[in-house]
Amino acid sequence: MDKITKNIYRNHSCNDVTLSDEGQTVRVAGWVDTVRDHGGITFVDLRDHYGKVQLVFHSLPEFKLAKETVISAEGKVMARTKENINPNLATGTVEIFVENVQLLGECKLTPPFDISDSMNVNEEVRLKYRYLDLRNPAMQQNILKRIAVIADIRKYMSELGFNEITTPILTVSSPEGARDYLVPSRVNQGKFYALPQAPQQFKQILMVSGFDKYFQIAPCFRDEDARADRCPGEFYQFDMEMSFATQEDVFAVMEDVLPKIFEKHGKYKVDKVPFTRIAYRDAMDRFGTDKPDLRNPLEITKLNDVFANTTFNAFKGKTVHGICAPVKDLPRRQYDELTNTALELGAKGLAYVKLTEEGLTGPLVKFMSEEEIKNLLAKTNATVGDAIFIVADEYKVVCKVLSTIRMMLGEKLGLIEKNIYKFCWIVDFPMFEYNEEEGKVDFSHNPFSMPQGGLEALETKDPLEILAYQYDIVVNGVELSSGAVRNHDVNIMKKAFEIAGYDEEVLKSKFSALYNAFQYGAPPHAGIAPGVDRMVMLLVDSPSIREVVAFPMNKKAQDVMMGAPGTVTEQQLRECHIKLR
RNA sequence: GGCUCGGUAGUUCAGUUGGUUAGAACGCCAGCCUGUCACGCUGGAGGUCGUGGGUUCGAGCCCCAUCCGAGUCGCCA
Repeated sequence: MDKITKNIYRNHSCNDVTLSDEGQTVRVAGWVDTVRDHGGITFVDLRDHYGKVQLVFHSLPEFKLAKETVISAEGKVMARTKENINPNLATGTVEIFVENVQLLGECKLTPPFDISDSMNVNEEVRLKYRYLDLRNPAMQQNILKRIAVIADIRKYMSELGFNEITTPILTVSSPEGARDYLVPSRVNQGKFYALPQAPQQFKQILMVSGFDKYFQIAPCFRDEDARADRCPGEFYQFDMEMSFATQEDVFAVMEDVLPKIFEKHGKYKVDKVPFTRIAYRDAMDRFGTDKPDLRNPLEITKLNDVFANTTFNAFKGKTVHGICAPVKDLPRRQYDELTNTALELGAKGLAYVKLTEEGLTGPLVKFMSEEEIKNLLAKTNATVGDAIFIVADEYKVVCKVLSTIRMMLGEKLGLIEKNIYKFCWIVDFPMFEYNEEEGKVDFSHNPFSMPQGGLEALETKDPLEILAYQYDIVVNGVELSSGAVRNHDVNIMKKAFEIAGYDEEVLKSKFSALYNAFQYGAPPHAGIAPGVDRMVMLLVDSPSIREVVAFPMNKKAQDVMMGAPGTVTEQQLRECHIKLR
């Protein structure tokens, strides 16, 4: 029973007309979905948020029954004869013989596309007419899925004792991360608010205040370029933080809540709990990426040892990694496609050899000694029908290229396991990395993470060897979130900033709120913030994040329906002290 | 900003080696039809082939420039 208000417009939803209503007079309201005019009799499928029901008109109303017209219809519920039952309609056993019909909302213009076909239409048109696109029941299901997921996150987190606290939308620009969205201040001339990229500092300050367990379905704003799985402008995070907590405590919460959400709302099973853990460096070695899709069984093999004394110039002095895959009789053009991709991603080439009944074949073989061939086959466990794809370059390039080649091979060869969510934690991220451009050591992720080994590690170890309590959670190759045990100790912070070449003044000025707060007794705390939109995207198996967001912006961060961003009046500019050039 | 793909009717698309008046399906309009459910049948309207230039006797197709969209790299607590 759908919970609608019974009033002058309707007393039943379109989905809630059943055989038990037979003979009753009911009133329904909604959009004309389809019209089938047979002359003396006309059938109309009426659609509302809940479903569809067939109306039968023996005489047409005085207004035109055009598609997408909004009407209220009153009539007697009739059981359909056996041969007239529509098994494709939930209400297919009944129909309403219309006695009274009222025009509620004329559809004056012809919609630019069929509502039921909207998801196949050019996205530019869909976004401009988003109100029509969202009439599509499939789109409404996506949005409802999102609502249900968020409701359950709130439910499960509340059950675990987490409190949802909202944090400011107008805040201050932060030096780390993406570009900020800025909002000029009228009262404070020349000053700007920034929309938060994440409630990071606020949630940490809540821990300092003693709230112990915080979460929020938090809007985040970042002025960065879009991707299929990344909305430009704004998105939502399931943000959480907990005090007196270790990495293990955060993992335990996520391994409780996320499987429940994915099992209940997703299409597939969750692989296993606890989630697989992979150290960052291992992930890069084995998958070429820190967001590996574990549904793909292929792995990268390090081949430096094999080619240590190679005579092949392209391999000399380079990082050499390869992927062994059961290619069988993969067509030649597929190899070309892989090679082109490798070149596009910056590789000098994609070498490959194939193991046939006659032995190893391919252009590379003539550069290889008997021993190298033996070692290569042993290292990769190659069997007849396998090919080994090899990239030699700088480590970073090798990883980037082979991670893509790995996924392409997995898809081309049909190796990707279907119908499963494979989660993993990527752990032990390095605290620092060498910044080639600036020629110095810098933070590799963010300066808020606690270095493993604490102050002692910072004081005694090679900075590039220090790991952080920093982790990512990844599912099916999609990075849901980063998280960390935070650095709550000002002394360790100072040292970490010093190593990255910043003195205490930088720390004080850029992160003054945290810096000050931590002077007054801060608890150890840790957290994470999985992306809500990405989760829902995975749950409904959509290739685009825009299918699960009601009003997404386009690639250029424009809302073509509302016309945002738009111009403002001279007076508005004057009031916030802005002069346009 | 780079690279890749795309832009032809309201929508989704086809369009051969450059060659007569640019097609189809759906949608739309008009008419017919009392059991359809993607109703059916008959007829009709609808195009600056993204834009600008060039080559050519002739351009949707070839060349140059440019705009727009998507994907991706860069970017991305």
